[in-house]
Amino acid sequence: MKFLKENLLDHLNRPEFSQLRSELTTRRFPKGAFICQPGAAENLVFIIVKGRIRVYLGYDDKEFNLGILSPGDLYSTHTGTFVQAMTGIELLVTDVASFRRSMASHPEIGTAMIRVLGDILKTSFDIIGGLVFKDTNSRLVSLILSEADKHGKEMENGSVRLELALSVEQIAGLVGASRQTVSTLLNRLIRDGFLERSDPGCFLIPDPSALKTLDGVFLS
Amino acid sequence: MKFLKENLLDHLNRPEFSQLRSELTTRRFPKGAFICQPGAAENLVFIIVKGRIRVYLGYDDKEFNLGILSPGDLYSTHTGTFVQAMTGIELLVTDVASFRRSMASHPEIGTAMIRVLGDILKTSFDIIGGLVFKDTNSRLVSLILSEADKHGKEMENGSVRLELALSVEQIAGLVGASRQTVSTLLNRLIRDGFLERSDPGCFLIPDPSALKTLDGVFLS
DNA sequence: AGTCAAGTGTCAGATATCTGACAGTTTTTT
DNA sequence: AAAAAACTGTCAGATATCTGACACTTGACT
Repeated sequence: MKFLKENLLDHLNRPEFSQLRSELTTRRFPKGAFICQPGAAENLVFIIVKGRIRVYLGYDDKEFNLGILSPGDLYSTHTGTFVQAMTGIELLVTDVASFRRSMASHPEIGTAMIRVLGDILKTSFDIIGGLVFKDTNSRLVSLILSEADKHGKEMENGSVRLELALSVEQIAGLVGASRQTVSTLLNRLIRDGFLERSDPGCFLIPDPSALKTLDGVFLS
Repeated sequence: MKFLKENLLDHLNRPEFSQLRSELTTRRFPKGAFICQPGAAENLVFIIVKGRIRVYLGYDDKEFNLGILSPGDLYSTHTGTFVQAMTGIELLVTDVASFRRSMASHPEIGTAMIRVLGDILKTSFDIIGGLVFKDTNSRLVSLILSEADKHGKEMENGSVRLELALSVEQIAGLVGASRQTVSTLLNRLIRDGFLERSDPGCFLIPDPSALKTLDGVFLS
């Protein structure tokens, strides 16, 4: 899931954020690198400029993905989560102290930050609701639908093409289930005609509204 | 779980918050009343002055409690959650617009709000971690330990007395399991000597450290 | 005293999901 | 081109938890 609805990078280019912009420094990480881990000493706020980042909880050797961050998303290092680069990435980074200073002179920054946190919070409530109320199949369908909504390309015949670029194992991490279960469910969806796999890592949804009927609706 | 570490009511009495204080109005609700529900029109921020409030997600006829708010806690109505008075309550209420106005003149308010949101977010990540990585028994033990930590009274012999004032059904709602399962697990804990039930709704933990060994540790 | 509602403990059967295993495929490395 | 690694599909057995049922206790109301 994407944590954020609006694109922060656009906002940053507005004149009122010039001071904050001057406090940001660019950092790059190679694929697989950890931007931060639980208990990290640094206390930073960052905005993704390029690449994709995975945010997840870890426990023993198990993992649960909270979401995938894309360019324009904002996040912070002291949330007790693992944050890992899925591709080579580029960030705009500032420490929390400077961030707070910018906030003092520009309250809009605080407002924006509150909105971002509120969004993330809502998303995490949705995740909790999904885990408690829905079974694995519904969660999987929900994930596919919400990703299709954001990154999917609609074809002329009404079907939607979705380049997830995630392995079955990563999808399993996102819905909180085992690789085997997700593999089985995914193939059942394909057998029943709700899904097609064009290239590996890329799905075709012939009829999104049909798929939607399989998804237990959560909170209205 | 309590959403907040520090007591906001104390902060409000400091002089720099006088303007915000003047914007707050007191509201009372009787036991069982809904302060808000998903999709509510009003967009309010409120601080609990008296009583206890339950925050939960609902789906069909199932419920999952996200937490119990106590005096000093802050919350907002547009989070997509049900917010219900568990006792007669008293709130300090303001609408989001005035709240934002106060923030413009007093950035500390924004900082406080961000801290609160961050706390709630961390809590909800903990909830997610618990749901994904732990079984019902560990979640139950976690709940008892964290409540004992906050509201428990330590006796002279080292045992801790905890007045939960929650029915088994409500506890089940907090850990995301059925009433029957929780009842069984609770009695197993009692049979094994980790817990005693003095009065109804009130537990005695003879040896908290022993109980702690049953709890899968999450994220350090 | 009697009825009622709410809370509780426990059982038995159904079920979703996990684990471990293994074979087949694709991709990457050497 | 060969070898290694990563990914995938599927099976079979184990297991945690849910659902529905029923009986028991307690306190409240009439």
